[in-house]
Amino acid sequence: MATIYQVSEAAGVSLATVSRVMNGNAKVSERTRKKVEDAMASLGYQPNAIAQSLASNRTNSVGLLVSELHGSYFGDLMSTVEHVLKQNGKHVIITAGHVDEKREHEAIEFLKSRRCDALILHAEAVSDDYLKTLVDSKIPVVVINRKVDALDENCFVVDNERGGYMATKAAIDAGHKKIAYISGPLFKKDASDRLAGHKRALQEAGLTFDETSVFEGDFHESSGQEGMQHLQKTFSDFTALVCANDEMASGAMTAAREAGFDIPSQLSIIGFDNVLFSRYLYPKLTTINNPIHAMGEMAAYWVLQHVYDIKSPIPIEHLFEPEVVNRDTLGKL
Amino acid sequence: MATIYQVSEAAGVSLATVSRVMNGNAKVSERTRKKVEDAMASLGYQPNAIAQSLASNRTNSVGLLVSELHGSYFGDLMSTVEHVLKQNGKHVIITAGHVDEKREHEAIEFLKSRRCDALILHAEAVSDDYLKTLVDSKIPVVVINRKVDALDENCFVVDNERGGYMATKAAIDAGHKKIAYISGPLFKKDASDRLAGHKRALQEAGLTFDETSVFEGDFHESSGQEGMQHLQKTFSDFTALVCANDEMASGAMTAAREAGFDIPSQLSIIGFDNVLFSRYLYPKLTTINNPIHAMGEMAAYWVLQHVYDIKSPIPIEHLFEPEVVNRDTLGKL
DNA sequence: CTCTCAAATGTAAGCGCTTACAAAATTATT
DNA sequence: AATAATTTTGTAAGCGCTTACATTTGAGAG
Repeated sequence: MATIYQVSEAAGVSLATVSRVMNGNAKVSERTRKKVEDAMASLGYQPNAIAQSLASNRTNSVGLLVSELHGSYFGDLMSTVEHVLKQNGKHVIITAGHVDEKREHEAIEFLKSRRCDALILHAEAVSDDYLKTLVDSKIPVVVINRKVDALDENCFVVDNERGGYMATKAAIDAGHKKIAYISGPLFKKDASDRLAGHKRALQEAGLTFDETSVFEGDFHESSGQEGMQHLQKTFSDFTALVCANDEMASGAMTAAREAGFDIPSQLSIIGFDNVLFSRYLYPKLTTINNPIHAMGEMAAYWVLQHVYDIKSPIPIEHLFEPEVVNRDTLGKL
Repeated sequence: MATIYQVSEAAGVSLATVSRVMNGNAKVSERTRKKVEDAMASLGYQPNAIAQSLASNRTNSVGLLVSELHGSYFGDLMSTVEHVLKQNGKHVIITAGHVDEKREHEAIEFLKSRRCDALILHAEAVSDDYLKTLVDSKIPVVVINRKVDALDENCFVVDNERGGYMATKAAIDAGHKKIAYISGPLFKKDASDRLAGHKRALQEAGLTFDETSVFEGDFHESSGQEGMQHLQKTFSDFTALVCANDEMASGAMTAAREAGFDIPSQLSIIGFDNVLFSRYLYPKLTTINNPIHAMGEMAAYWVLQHVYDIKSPIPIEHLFEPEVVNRDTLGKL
């Protein structure tokens, strides 16, 4: 593999000059630029990004931490972030934290050790304090889908409370009075916020909240099934079921069907997130759009602007609004 | 950020010694190891991976090229590869090629410029010749889901022809005689192989193949819908529909339902790939398992063995068998 | 107590690049 | 034509690490 030295020799110029034409920042005369470019082409020269990074203290790469490498939600996030950054000549290094404190921590340390210019984190398990330390250290950090006190400038979040409210409100507006709820793990902020929204909607409509109407799942499909089965026993006769995410809604739909309910005529179901497969479901799932795409985009723009001095084409905002996506699983009563 | 130099000073030893304890290969006395480790801990030292790579000519990272960062299929592949490699202390750098020759090429060059120790490629658009050149160059390369002549040792593929055969055979065994087919883009080897298998199954059963029974889609959901609509006109009255992937099968199901067909009593549908969401569909999709998980795992083990001298726990194989996954969309006639 | 020899540690030369600074070449000014 | 101002190019010192080789240390043998 050719090095810059060989190029400089072939072109009859110094190392510095070759470096200059590569980076295009300093001025080089047309004639020498041509010589150098020819030499590069004939040698098939490819700069060593590692050496560049070491010398320039700039890697042109942004670290992205997601919880999993699979799943619609993260697929969307990864795609979006990569798209925006790549358009601007930056690269993304992706790692997975698997919602485990130790592994998230390791993943972040890995990204730091690779000297990423910035970090975009969908960190769920790591502590607020750790994130604060991170932000206080040199490296620019952005947090997605998690609000950390005193880090508002670095967080991009959807209004989960509002989303939960909207989901339940939609059911109420459709005439439902007895509404069950399958929640995510309540130690997670987004899960508890969504539930809070649900309660607010009930209260506002003068409906009393019943503890037995809630099942705490784990955001996975199977806990949606479980939840549905459990709620039938403890809460029974509800006509609508709000789920804190689409996976659990899908599980609940399966369980409901097995229990003989027609959806939506006998049971309405509302999901949350609007992941890709929610419209593959039958009936197509009515859900709350979680603007993960917009958040990922915004996070990427933030990084471009703050780290690379590339002006964001849209104003940077930190709070995103959820939205009801009306499809076929919410029926009027 | 502390450097090795500061550690060596704090510990009162030379750079080389610090490096030795970091890498653990050369012998260091217990006493000095302790001193160095203490110094590292108190400084919060974190080795600079970039500098290590430059000096050692080893990055401990493997490049992974996928077509997209979203979607079940690639999610599965990324997760698997990362899992195996991370267990062995190696890291994965993921890029997307978007099934576009130029972008795939750029993505691969990026991985090379980052000096990955090896490349795992799900390359669809780039030419065979380019892949051969790549393999002939220094960098170890493995290709997933694509068979390149003379590169058998580097390819990990599923027997697509056989899979196509199995799908159609399953329909035939269930009594179907008039079978439609929605294909992927035929310039893609996997798509044409699957179609070839379909034809073989028909022939073997003494069924004649009719050109109008095939619709060439693009592997996306919408072309499944289109295909279904198109085939109703050109081929009509078929009782089974084989689709070259699950996305198109899902689209076809939607279109079929809109056209008033009950699945599977009036129309049987078979997919291909067995992606995660295929079991969320209603009815749950009968499909052909594409062992992407196994292939990704194998590719990762190949790299571990050939590049890092870590013995693979399972024998390296290159050809993977598809398998029928019986669920609810194939009905007996 | 000296001598060997192996084990532990140190020295210094890179890895391939960037970049401040110096030097040379070119252009403008008088 | 001589000098100044400006542009272009070269020189060399790092960036933070690894590693071949040289040196020191210490233990066991005589």
